[in-house]
Amino acid sequence: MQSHMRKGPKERADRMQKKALASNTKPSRIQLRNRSTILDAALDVFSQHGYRGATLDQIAAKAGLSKPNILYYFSGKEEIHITLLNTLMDTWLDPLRDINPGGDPMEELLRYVYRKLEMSREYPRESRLFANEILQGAPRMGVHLETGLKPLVDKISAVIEDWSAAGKIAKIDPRHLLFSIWATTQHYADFEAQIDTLMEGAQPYDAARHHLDRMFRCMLMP
Amino acid sequence: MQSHMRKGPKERADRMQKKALASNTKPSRIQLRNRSTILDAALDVFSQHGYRGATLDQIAAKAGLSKPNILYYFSGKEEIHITLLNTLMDTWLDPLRDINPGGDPMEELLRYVYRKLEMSREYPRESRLFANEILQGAPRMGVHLETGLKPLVDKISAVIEDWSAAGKIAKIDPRHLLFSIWATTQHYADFEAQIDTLMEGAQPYDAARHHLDRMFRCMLMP
DNA sequence: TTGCTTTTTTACCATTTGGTAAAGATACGA
DNA sequence: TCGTATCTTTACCAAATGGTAAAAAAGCAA
Repeated sequence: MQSHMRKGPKERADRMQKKALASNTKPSRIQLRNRSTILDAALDVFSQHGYRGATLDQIAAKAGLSKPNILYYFSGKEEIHITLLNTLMDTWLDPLRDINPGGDPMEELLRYVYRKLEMSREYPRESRLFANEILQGAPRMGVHLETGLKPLVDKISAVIEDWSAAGKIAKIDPRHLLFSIWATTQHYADFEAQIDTLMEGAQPYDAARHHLDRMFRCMLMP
Repeated sequence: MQSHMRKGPKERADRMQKKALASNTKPSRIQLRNRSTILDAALDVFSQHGYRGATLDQIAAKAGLSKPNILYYFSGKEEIHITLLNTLMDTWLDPLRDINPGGDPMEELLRYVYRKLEMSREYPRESRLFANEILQGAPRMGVHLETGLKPLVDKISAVIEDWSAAGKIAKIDPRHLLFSIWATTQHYADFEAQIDTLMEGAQPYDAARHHLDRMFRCMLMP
């Protein structure tokens, strides 16, 4: 065995050193365009097959680029996946961040439900990407859960607890409330195949919005 | 190319004809034991990595058998997966089947919620197996959804609608109610990695049961 | 146009993976 | 205990997969 070394801390430095990709210069228009093309194709493939089920060939085909060309822009399959998670995590958590502790509790929480449902409709691929990753034990997302999601959830949980204690909404476990909101809204993206079958193709989102509004309004009523 | 034929309707007949495996004789004790060992190992692997991410080597290792030995009992990776789905689907739908149209509506539905939650705790692998499969578009489950799940859901939906119309529970879209029950209960199995992080390892099921009871009881109250 | 850098392609490679052939080992009824 | 049928192992294969080297092509500033 010499010079191959598939395992181990694949030396990213030497790969990039002669190319301008990782340097401090501004990325060219071509770089910007191709990187985003690749990420979009990768989102398609990863969200459908999960990390291990996705292949670089599929991503390359969907992006309309050759596989080595993909690897010119990203150091490997894993870097593409991690870049996706990093890029999308912020957007994904925006609705949670936007809950206003000073606003009307019922309004804030129902608005959160709406926005989460809307994101399932608008960004089903993102929803499935995260669902796949968490289903499989979140092996490449530990950091995001620990340092991204958890502090935010702790903060919002405290806010909800205060609302609850002040009698502005019903007494409720804030974390399980969040779990229920996530589960019910993301279900429409993650389990779309099942819903399509059971609803015979009828659009579920209008009825879903009505249903979830009733459900959470009812359970939050003080 | 001769005699290999990886694609195409892999002639199962000639593979099995000289072996007693597919015949009408009763399976031996060894067969019974090994098939079930393999299926259990496969459930582990498929539920964690999804169909494409799972490998026969992983399954073989977990089962403590050699790969060719696995292929002595099953004609291929796909047959293992399909056998799993077939075997588990019935158990999975039992709670839904057991809803009694003649029983007390609130009691029947809350009991259904409990049982689904209990199944998430007792059979998280099964939950994740189905979640993986549906997430990826249910490519090997079309039959189950169309001919197994859908008729049952149609039937129970009619029952719930009757209850609703008779004023015994609140007016509600029965299908979206089912979606919410599935989503919230299975969430505790499918997103366990996330829940573990957010709850710092505390057992979520007792609080979950209380939470879901409140939530569905409230929304079903006429 | 020239010369340099960035981008893309062609031709590969090693490993992994699903699967097979056939010999060897084991169980089990007569 | 013997012989047959069942079960398991060893030794492979072809395709797929992640990834690389290096030459060719395309951009682009001067």
